[in-house]
Amino acid sequence: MDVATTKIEDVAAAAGVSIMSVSRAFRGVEGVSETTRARILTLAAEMGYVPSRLAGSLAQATSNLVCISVPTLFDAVFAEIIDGMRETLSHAGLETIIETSDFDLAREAAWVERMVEWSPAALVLSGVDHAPEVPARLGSAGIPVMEVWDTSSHAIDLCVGINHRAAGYDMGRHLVELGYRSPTYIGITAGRDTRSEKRIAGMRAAFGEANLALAEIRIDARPSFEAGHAGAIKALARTSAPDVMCFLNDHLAFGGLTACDSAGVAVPGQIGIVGFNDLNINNVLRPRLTTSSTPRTQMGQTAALTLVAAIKGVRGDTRIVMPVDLLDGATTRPQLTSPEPPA
Amino acid sequence: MDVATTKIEDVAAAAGVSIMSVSRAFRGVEGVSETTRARILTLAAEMGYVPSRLAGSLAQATSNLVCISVPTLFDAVFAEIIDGMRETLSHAGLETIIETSDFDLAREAAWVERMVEWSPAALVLSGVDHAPEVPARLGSAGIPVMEVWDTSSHAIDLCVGINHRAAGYDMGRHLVELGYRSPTYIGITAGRDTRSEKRIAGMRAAFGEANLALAEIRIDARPSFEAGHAGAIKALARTSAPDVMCFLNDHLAFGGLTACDSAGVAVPGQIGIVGFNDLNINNVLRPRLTTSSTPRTQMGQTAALTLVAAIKGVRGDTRIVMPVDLLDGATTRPQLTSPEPPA
DNA sequence: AGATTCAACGTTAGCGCTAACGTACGCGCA
DNA sequence: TGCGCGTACGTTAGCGCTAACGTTGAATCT
Repeated sequence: MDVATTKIEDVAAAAGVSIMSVSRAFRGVEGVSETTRARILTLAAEMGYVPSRLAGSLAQATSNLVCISVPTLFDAVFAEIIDGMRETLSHAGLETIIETSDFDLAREAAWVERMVEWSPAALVLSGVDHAPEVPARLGSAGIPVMEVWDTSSHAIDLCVGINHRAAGYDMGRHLVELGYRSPTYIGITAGRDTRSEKRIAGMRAAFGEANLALAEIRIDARPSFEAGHAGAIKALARTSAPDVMCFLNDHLAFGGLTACDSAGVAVPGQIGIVGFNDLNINNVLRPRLTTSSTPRTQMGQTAALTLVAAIKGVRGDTRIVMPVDLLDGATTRPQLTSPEPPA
Repeated sequence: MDVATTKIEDVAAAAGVSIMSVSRAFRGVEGVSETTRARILTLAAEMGYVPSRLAGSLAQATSNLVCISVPTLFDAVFAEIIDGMRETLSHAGLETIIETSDFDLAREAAWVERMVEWSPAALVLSGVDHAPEVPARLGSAGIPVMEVWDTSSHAIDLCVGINHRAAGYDMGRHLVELGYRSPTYIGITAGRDTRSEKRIAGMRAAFGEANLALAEIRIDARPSFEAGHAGAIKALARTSAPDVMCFLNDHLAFGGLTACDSAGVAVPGQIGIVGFNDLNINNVLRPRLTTSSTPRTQMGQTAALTLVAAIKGVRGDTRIVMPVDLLDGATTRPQLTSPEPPA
């Protein structure tokens, strides 16, 4: 048992140098010759010396911790964003503390409050909508803050995301053009996922321009296959069934697809199905879902790159908006060669 | 801008008490009257005082950090295990550092090396197979270590998981009893996911007892829908096509299901399909997959509970094995009422 | 030869907090 | 009255490291 842990002083004594030389050797900074550095490192390894990040960070008044808050790990979107950030952050020698807020802004705010106690190198938040105390606390803290997955002109600091409202609007327009006239949105209880609400608002605007109303079905659950399945069953049971169902994302859409299968409702013959994100499952689905492709991994990479630069004091674009591609799959009716004449 | 951060000393001066009283007030320990505590806390909030975890942890020689390593966040299993741990850990005032090793033991080992520099409250590793330096380093470190998702009698310290070999064996027996005679396993490149290799070993043993061989198809990719799809296409193309395909998990199995659909191969009429884990997608699939249900969330909860107890110095069972339930779905042929006579 | 420079170190004074121990004071009790 | 005891504090000495500055000696310049 390594009961008494070796400290920098012990290594210094053993190597016959000062503790500063050991410190410099370990941090890879200038001020030690390559030969002494090598000797120190070898000796330290033999002695089982483990430098204390706690002491080091305290002395430097900053840590190499990057604190990331996402609503959930179950949504592949956030797993992919985190994965996209991973390599860049790790290359920069940063460690990641991850929190899942379960779409609860109060929980996120409390977490932010706890995280600043760690003097983190940076904070990453999902989306741009937060409890009011969050921007207040972070605006004055002097640590870089990155908001991912959504965009806003009022971002706290840095921001890399997509325009959810525009994505919703574009899909709405597309569906109108395809001739759909009674759309239903199927998602989770309103107010939880603010990004999906923005997409709905965009869709509603697009349908509104064609004098069409967007019905809604909300399931009180986390975004999941099951929620989509349950929502679709409800939608199909309505007296005036929709001609197209727009789901919160591809997983809910797939749940809807299986519900239609079971109910014997043909897709896209009798009803259209639309997802969001172009998640991996869409690569094996036949028919492929009509959906919107979002660059999650790239978003993570860009966010990490921007953040690492900011940590080093280099500040470029503070707000990056990434493109969303509409994917016209086979779960909506085919485009007419000549557009349908307006009613 | 809060340029000069307020420190404990400033709060003490403002409240007219010693810094120890402020320290005690913040940590909720004995030694301050309720009235002074309240006064200190109010004052500190007004002054925007943020205690430094770095200094606190250094002084206490231990932090409230729990470091968790999982292979990937894309596999719902690990997201669920982490989620299962979350509440208990957070209740105990612990923060979680999360690493994804991408099934790379060297990467895991390097991460462990970095984590011990933080004097963490505990470490959580996935599985029981690690690079040799990991148990060496951790065995002498005196910090609780929890291994989840697999079990072993040689666990480093604490361990909560399932018996993968037994799960594979049971499924193999079941398939033999169902009358399958030419099984093929479809997974990712060998040596990456050691748990799935154990399940294969179990299956092979079961088939071996019936003098049957288990063919294998490995896809060089992460576990995914696509990998299962690609694997199934390969399997169906073989001159002697299998009568049952056993997939690494339900997601690969679903990819296989869609491949069969596209190829016009009836499931379970012409071929059987078997998954693992009983993931959420199985709740919306018709037919439901034949699979093995594993208690991921419960595993996470139990692991967290055991770990928190260990951090507090309370040590009970150090090795907990959880049950796996075989779910006979509709992607394998129905059980004969009277068992088939042996060939 | 003497001044200058620079790489390669060493010394000092904290970083902001807490463990351990000390002090003061009020209260009950014989 | 004096002793013991418990509560509510305060003082001191670090925790293990690094920033900032100081020192040394050899190489370079004039």
